[in-house]
Amino acid sequence: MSNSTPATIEDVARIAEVSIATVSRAIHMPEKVANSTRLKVNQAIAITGYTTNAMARSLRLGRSNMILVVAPDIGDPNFSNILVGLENEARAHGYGILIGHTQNDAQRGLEYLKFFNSNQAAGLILFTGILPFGHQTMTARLPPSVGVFEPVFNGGIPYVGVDDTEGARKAVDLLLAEGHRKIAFIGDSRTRLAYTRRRMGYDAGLDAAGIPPDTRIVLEGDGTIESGRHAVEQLFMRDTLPTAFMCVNDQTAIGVMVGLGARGYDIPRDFSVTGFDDVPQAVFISPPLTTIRQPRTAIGKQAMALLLELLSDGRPTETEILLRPDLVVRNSVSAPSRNWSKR
Amino acid sequence: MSNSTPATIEDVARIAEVSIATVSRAIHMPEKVANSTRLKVNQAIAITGYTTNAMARSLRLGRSNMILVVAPDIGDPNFSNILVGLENEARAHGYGILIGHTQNDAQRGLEYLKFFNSNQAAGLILFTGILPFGHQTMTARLPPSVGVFEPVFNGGIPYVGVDDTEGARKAVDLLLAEGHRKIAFIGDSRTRLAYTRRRMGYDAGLDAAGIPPDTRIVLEGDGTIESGRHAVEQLFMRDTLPTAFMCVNDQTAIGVMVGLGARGYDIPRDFSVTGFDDVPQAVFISPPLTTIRQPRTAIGKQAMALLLELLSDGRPTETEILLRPDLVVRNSVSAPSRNWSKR
DNA sequence: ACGATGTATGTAAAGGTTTACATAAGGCTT
DNA sequence: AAGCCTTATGTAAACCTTTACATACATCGT
Repeated sequence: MSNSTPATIEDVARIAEVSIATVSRAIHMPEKVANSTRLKVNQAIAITGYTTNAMARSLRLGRSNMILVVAPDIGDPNFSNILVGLENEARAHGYGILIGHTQNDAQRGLEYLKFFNSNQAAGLILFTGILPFGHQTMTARLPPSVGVFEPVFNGGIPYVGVDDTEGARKAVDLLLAEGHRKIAFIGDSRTRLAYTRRRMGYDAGLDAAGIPPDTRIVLEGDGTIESGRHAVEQLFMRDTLPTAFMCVNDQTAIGVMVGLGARGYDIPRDFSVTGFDDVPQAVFISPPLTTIRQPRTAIGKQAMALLLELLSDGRPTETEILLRPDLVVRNSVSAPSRNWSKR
Repeated sequence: MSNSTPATIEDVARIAEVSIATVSRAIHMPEKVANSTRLKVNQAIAITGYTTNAMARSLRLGRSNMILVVAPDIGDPNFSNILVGLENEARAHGYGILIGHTQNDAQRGLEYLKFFNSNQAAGLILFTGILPFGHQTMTARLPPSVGVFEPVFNGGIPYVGVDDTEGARKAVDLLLAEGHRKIAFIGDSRTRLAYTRRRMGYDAGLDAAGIPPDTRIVLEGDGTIESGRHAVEQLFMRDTLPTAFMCVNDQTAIGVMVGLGARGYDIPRDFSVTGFDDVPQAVFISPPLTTIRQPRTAIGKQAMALLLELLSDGRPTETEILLRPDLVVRNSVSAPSRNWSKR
């Protein structure tokens, strides 16, 4: 039963009194084998506890059953929930998942290429908006890949995410509905497509409400807590103050709230704030943050499903799968206060 | 350079004008090969862009360069930071990491065993206090394994974590120093060794302060937010109320704070609360939670280092590596209020 | 100068699969 | 009943390494 060395296909063949080819076929192309023999083989498998050696199989097939997942930072709160979606879907199809993180270091990204050269991984899930490999290799034969959250620059790589423009639009529409007219946009960036799109949603919302754009209250930022805090400082040094802060993501929103809090303001009484992502912390900070939810587990599942499809079909069916972002209303938004709206 | 099919050891051998055996030796046992030939081989490798096929290598060697990391829940906030420690250390030694999550489902844990049968993984990092495999297989030859956070039941498996008893002691000592005498312990459990040890620290602290144990304010719990909230409800139905809640982990503490908040109490004015773990949320909830920090990245690094050692030496050098838990003081603890200390 | 020792390389087997091709047997058509 | 097609199985090569063993040559001690 549980011998010292794992059973091989030959052990199964001997017990089932067939050839190893038949065993292989009974496992992977059951319809090609007679019922009676299939039965014998299955029994022999049960007796020996045989599992096919994935190494030998991958070697022979020239492809493995592993998917590499590369993120800039595994510690990112957005990461883990995606992972469960990815893992569930992968395992359901007999795939395992391998993880790597680049820390935005191109050299480091390059190291992960070896997983493909050596057939250790069959496909790639990318969390970053850029290819983590150097430029020369970029032109080389890339593994089947799918992006998550953001389209991948220079792509040709399909991606699964949320409709960023629509999500941003929901946030700005909420603020408008509350009566805000001076709405800052914090975290503008042309280097991240997702952020660019959120900005587009913001612009569109303002436009639809007939509010002329005011670039004085549109501030750049890289999506960190610090960038949010910094933006608040900058804004207070200018002549125009908004009544609401629409932030490109939750981290930025947290930074804004910290900055505002440090100046003694109350949210949402004095200022309204919205985020984007719905990170796990969003519900715990005070006040709880009104934000746009990324359906993370679903995104992970879809991304993996798309990749697996790519692996079997070769051609991607879709180049972009956009899930619907939901507005989650908590407590960081209210109508503009009289005082501040006067400014 | 970047041909359609990746270079094999034979390509390298042909170009370097040596045999494939020499190429293999030049790579893996450089000292066994003459300087001149080593040079030729290295050049040939550079020309072809050869990387050794990990599948073939693993097949031949009977072991892979992958480490399987199994956690009950990948979404767990404690998980991700550990992962970066694990991954960094693994990659530095040429290992990759594979992840799986069991969702506390034994059947599911069992599925991961196949990674070892088929030599897809060389070692195992376990996040759960129990072996995720069924009992019969438990006796079977297990892969080299290391536990994280908690000792593994029925183990013989070394583990890396924090000194739970000492950490708990620090928490209870802080509460005692603030003047608390009626300190509840929330989340007692005999099924999780880490929790049992935290309880021991609590007992020891009380004992050292000359306070007789009061089991009426020691409540069971499974470490979830809900269990914390539930404990509060139970406590209010009894005749004895504590002035402080020492919780077995941060989730429980959050639950307690929610429960107390729902009843209109203010923390830390009316009650003090401590947690354990220092999850990412702990700093964002209000009031920010005083808790015991797990040095997660360091734990991950150590655990992987220990496992790799195990893989090469065969024998574990240590059966238990305990890192020092630090008290991180935030804002959920103060002296007991006059009102409540009277009770 | 000869055998012994050591060093550098090559030859070939083994690791466990999958699958193209060959073979055998049974059923069908005429 | 002969030939043909289909279905079920077997044989053997290939995937790419690593390494035990064999070989060739140089060096050393006597």
